[in-house]
Amino acid sequence: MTNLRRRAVIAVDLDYFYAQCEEVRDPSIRDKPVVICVFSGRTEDSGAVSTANYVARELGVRSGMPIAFAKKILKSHQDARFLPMDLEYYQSVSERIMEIIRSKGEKFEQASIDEAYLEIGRNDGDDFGLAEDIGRKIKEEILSSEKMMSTVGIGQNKLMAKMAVDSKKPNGFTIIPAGSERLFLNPLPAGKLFGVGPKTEKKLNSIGIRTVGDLASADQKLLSDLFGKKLGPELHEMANGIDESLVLDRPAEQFSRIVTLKRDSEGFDFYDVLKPLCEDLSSKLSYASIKCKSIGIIAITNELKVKTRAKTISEAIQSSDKIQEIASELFSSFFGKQYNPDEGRFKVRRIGVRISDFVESGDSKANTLEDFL
DNA sequence: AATACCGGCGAGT
DNA sequence: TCATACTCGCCGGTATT
Repeated sequence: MTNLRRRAVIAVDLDYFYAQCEEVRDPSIRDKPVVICVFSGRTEDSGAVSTANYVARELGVRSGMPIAFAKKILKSHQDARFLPMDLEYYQSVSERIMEIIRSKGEKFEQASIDEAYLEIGRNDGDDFGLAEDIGRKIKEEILSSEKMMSTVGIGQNKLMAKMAVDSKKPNGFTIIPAGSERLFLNPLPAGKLFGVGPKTEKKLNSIGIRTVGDLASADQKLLSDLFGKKLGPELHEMANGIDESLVLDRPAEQFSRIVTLKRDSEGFDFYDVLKPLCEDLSSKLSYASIKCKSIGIIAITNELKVKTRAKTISEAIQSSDKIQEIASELFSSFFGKQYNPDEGRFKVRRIGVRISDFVESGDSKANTLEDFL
């Protein structure tokens, strides 16, 4: 019954990643406001801000903000740069940096394009000494080989490592010593706890919980009643710095592609719009040597409500044409039914395709045999 | 009764 | 202000076995 796992977890976060990639590519923009934009193509400036460097953030630019608003804020800054998101480039930078991190330990997990965890074994009494050395090495190597600033956080689990990262960025290096979790967490507003977003925070506030400390000592039955049998207990554990989740690098379980339409539509010829989305998804499948058994569509209405429909098939597929055929069917019945009294009538602003339920495919002998039988 | 699937929602980058 | 493009996880409801 040695349930006491002594571990040190290092979290690495690449600072303002997309914008920093652009700074590395063109160092002359380093001290200018840099805003990474996803242009939707509806009008000149329609779309949203993906991320921005700290020069722009200090002037008030935030991710998720409409591009037009960011431009208004930076009106008096003629040197500001509004650059279109170049995900392929960021992806290639990310892959090289992830290799640096992965090579420094045995248990590695990539959490997003710019975040990763590394687990380091720890002896009793050893206060993250080894983890600290490795964390510093990672930071140095990312800086020397990619000229990129990063933030490192260390704690006894993924949650605490993440909270350490969030406590000081950019260019941070924070350790939360084992045993001092509550001290660190208690004074924070509940919404700062990883996983507690605006909705959950509002609900917590409504029952008098404002800080993580309040949450840590809240009535557990009340939490379960309000948040369910999973999130309720989990909130209480997290507030106490407890997180047993493993550092584990798993393959993706779904892919999706989505675009904004030129104008809101009630029904349209979706063939042309769907085609490139399905082609992208198909090539991702092919690259990973997998097929999918579930195909879904996503529609975002003019009121920004998300609607989804999905279909599971018995025969796994990979080709763009087959994905597109099923997605088209789903859209047809979706538009066919959108006038029923339940749903009401709405227009669609963005549409997308999603695939999941992956199975191995391709060159294994087992597959050849299965095909034969 | 257990499991699978579906669609909505919340959170994060 | 006028609101992107992803990924993951949970919830409750319903269908399947």
